[in-house]
Amino acid sequence: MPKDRSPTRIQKRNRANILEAALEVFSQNGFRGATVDQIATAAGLSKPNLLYYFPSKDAIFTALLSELLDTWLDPLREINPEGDPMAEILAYVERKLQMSKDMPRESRLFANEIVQGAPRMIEELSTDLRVLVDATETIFVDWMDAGRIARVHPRHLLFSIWSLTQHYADFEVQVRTLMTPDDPFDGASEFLETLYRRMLTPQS
Amino acid sequence: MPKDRSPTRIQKRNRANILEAALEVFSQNGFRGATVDQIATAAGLSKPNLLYYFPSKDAIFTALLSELLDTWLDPLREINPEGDPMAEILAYVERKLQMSKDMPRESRLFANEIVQGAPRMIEELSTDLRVLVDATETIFVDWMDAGRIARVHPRHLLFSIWSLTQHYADFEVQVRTLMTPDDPFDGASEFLETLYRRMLTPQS
DNA sequence: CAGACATTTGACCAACTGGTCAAACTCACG
DNA sequence: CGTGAGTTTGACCAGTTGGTCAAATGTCTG
Repeated sequence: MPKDRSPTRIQKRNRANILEAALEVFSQNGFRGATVDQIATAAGLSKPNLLYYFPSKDAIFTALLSELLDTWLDPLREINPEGDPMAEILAYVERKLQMSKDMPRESRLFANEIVQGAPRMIEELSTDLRVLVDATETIFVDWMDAGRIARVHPRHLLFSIWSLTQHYADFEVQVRTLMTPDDPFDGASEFLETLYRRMLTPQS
Repeated sequence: MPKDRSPTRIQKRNRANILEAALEVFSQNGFRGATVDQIATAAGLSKPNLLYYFPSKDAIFTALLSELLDTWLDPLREINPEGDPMAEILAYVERKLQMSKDMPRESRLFANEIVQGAPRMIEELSTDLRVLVDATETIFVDWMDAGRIARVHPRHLLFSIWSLTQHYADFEVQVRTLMTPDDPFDGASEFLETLYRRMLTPQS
């Protein structure tokens, strides 16, 4: 393992290559389905060489997860409590949907992990994510109290956005197989906008 | 492997035990994460004994999938084109939600498989399921043409129901972690009813 | 209860996998 | 250009895993 001084040029390049390769391999095969050799080959390294940069398969996976989690949750942090409620929510939905389109591997990586009980993520889920979700729920409730969006269960509202947007990345094979033409995202944006507009428009 | 005459009492019992054990193990660890030994132990058999009933790990998995797929799609077949549109759709949503609650292992089994590209299911997806989905879409479109529910993209409507209901089973760990109290299904039924009622009530 | 057939098992194997290690090689820098 | 640190590699190892096989045991039927 490299010393923990400032990383050399080679260290930076290889570390980046490894994480990129790991994302590709882990997201396609899950943790147990992925082999260190696969990742090494995908990163253009030999197995022992890879293990010179990360002490174990587990360490690669953990590093990858924690590196991605922040990015993954960014759209949630961008919700502005001062903005127009409907616009803010629709923009959040759009950001999440775009993320599914642009980063399907990241989405599937998390999906894989969570479906199997998230043994390596429970920690973050119940701390970092928890705080973010609580804050978002407060924002939603304030908007509902002010009568600016219709009243629904705020936490299920958030779950529904995650569910509906990530579905297009996580279950892409299924969606694509059943869509004609087979673009999974064709019409998704309009559909979701309609859905949330109708659900959340305050009743007169 | 047993001869293919009419199965004996022991064959019936063991085959059932194996499939039950396989559901438990595969849904928790995915195909590659599950070992034949785990399944055998969970079924109360030795490994060679298990392999006397199924020729390979792959065969167990395939048998399990095809046995479950029919059950899994039953709720879809129960949609009645002659019934009241809103009631039919809400009832379908309720059935699917109940299924997530009662059969989370089955849900996760399929989720696992599809997230990883459904290498062992593409066949069924693009034939059996395809037909069912096309038929359902026709029903939805007829209802929309008759002005009995609001117009939305019918296929995305169906995807949304799958996504929202199965989310509670597939991502149970996440949902549970973020719910207080930690019953993932608490309030889900009411939320989904509200959602689909508001989205699909015809606009005056 | 004898024989035929069904079921179960222990021992075994080859392939794979995560990980180690000492030796060899490469690079940056004085 | 030499030297020490950083990097890479082939050989290797122990544990796991899917699967085989012949022999032993159990079960059913005439």
